[in-house]
Amino acid sequence: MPQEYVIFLLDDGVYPDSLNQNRFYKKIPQNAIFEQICMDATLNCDQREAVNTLSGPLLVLAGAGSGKTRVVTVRIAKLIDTGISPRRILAMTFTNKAAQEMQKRIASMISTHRENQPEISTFHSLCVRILRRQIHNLGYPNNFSILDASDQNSICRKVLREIRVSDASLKPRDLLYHIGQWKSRGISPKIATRDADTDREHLAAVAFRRYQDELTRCGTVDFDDLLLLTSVLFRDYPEVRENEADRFDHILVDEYQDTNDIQYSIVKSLSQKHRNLCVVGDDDQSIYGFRGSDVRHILNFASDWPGAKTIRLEANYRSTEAILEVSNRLIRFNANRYDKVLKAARAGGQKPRIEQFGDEEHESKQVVTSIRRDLESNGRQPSDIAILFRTNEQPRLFETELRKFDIPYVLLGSHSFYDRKEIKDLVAYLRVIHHADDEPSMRRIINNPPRGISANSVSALVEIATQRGVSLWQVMLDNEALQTLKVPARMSIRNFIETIRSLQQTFSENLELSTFHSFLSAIQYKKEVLRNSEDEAETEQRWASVEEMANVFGAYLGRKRKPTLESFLEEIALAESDFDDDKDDQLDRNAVALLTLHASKGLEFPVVYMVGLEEGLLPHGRAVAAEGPAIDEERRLAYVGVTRAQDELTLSLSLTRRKWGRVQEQNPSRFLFEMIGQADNPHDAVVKRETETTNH
DNA sequence: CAAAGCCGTTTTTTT
DNA sequence: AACGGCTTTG
Repeated sequence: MPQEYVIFLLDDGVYPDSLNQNRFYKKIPQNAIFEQICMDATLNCDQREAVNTLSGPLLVLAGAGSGKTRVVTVRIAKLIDTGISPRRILAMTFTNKAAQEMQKRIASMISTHRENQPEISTFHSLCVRILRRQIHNLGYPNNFSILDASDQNSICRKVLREIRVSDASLKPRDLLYHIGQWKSRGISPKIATRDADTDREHLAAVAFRRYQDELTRCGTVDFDDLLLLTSVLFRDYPEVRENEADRFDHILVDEYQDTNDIQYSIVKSLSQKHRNLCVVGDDDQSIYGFRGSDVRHILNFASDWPGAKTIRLEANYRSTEAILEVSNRLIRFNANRYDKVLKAARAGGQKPRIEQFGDEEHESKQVVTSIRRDLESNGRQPSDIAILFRTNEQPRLFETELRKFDIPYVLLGSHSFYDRKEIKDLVAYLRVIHHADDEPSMRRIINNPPRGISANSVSALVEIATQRGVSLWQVMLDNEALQTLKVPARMSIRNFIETIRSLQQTFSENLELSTFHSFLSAIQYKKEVLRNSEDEAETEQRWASVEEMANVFGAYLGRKRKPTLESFLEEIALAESDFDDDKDDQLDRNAVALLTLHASKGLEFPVVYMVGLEEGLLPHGRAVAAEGPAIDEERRLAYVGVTRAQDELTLSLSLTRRKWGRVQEQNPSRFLFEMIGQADNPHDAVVKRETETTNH
């Protein structure tokens, strides 16, 4: 067989020194060398086994910092090395970042023909691709648009208003949460209604039905639908399922502890035939329960897949022994888990510090002072340092403080770019241009900039639309329906329809950067920006967002061989394109990272500051109120945080904190006591009793 | 119909 | 403290 693939290693990892010295094994012909380099020299025996177990169901229980990413990528390389065609391999990740990272790493080990790459994608983008081809089976339009969080919220609000639910009994946010939970478990409105225990839940279930009808009416789907509809498609259309399943011989799921029921069923559908399913994850790092992830999937893997092999990676190459000791002690407080104890490959190390401050301002000042010390006298680079926090309100103070001393920083993970008003407006326009039935977007722009279509007129039309079960756009096109409005409003709507139509024309004719600019002038957006700004500085700032949007568009056009408005919007909705390129650049350009604990998963930093270790914040107040498993998840979150640190870890807390303008007393987090061994561990008690009895 | 001003709520985490 | 929705005013 001609060797199409070339393998070489440029991966930083835990190589023995001898290997590190000449680690640019460029384009070494494979086989023997591959064995030698990847198998013997650079992997420990557990890792080697995980890489070598190429067929059948396999569970890799990878502890924090155990070299999971390397195992995954080397395993894929190995599969290809044994002659499996790359395109027959599917690797699923949960974030786009992880997918890109994996792609990059594999590309650094193996060069394959660009038409013949392993498919590495998130669940969401995989499902979008399937749905674009197949969703007509379920009666949705193929050009469905994807709802973002704020659209979801406004639909929830509308639905609740319609069924006259007062805000006090069920808030849009709560409804959204319920819907998310239901959808991630594949529960339909009907079943939700039937199984509702409380009045509140019943109400939510009724609203759920309406919400879903509303989506169908607008020809849109939400994030959860992408997965849910795919699983429905697989269930009801076996030929579709087989078609998709037949595309792959090997499936790999990263971060398996984060799968929800739907993702689980999709994975199962795709791999039940060949059973070559490798899942990798760490039950101790399951932190997405709030969006339906269920640790039980990883805990039950062995019984789900008879004959499955389990491999534990318990050596930790990331953190020092001192840090790991604290981490291990903390996570042992959780009950339902695989009992694994990470062993430090790096002995000794500095003990984690705990620092307590009077208020959150002092906390931020001191942390930044300490960061300055790291930079000035301890020889650290800004990019060596991370500040981790629980909620997104926390970083503000740290930002101001860092800015004060001109320390470069990046605030990671917040989608702030797409939260800006200008961006939202422009995206809404583009969505309407692409798919005028997209009602949430339509409502956003219909009178923005003001063009004489009042809110009253809009709601009158929406009412008709709801009654008829068609979209707002359909009603706007209906002359008869327009008769209910006053003449000026009618005229304005006709003008607006013309504007949209001509824009649709413009965008369908040619898609280039200039299209975007003529679009901006067509809607006179500059004027709108001016109108909304108090002063020149604000205008400038707002217009900068608009220009950035143009850049994103331009970058997209440059990247795609066959650009379409549809795929551009899709990238935005799934945040697929790394619009954070800028941020990554900054990260490369050496900046302190500020990120939530959730966003920190999978990353590592030599120096970590974990801040706000207080009851009510970590564990979060809601979790404290809910008790039980919710607290366990918070503990895992804390565990994820401490295991990010390679060399130095500082845990800090503030004894008071301002919330909604009021100063509140705070207590140190229970996790702190657990970490330093000043809390009783029920699980230790069990172990102790057992040893006592055996002794007697 | 648009702008200004008042009121009440809000924040857990994300694809 | 800050933002969004609603009401009043121009």
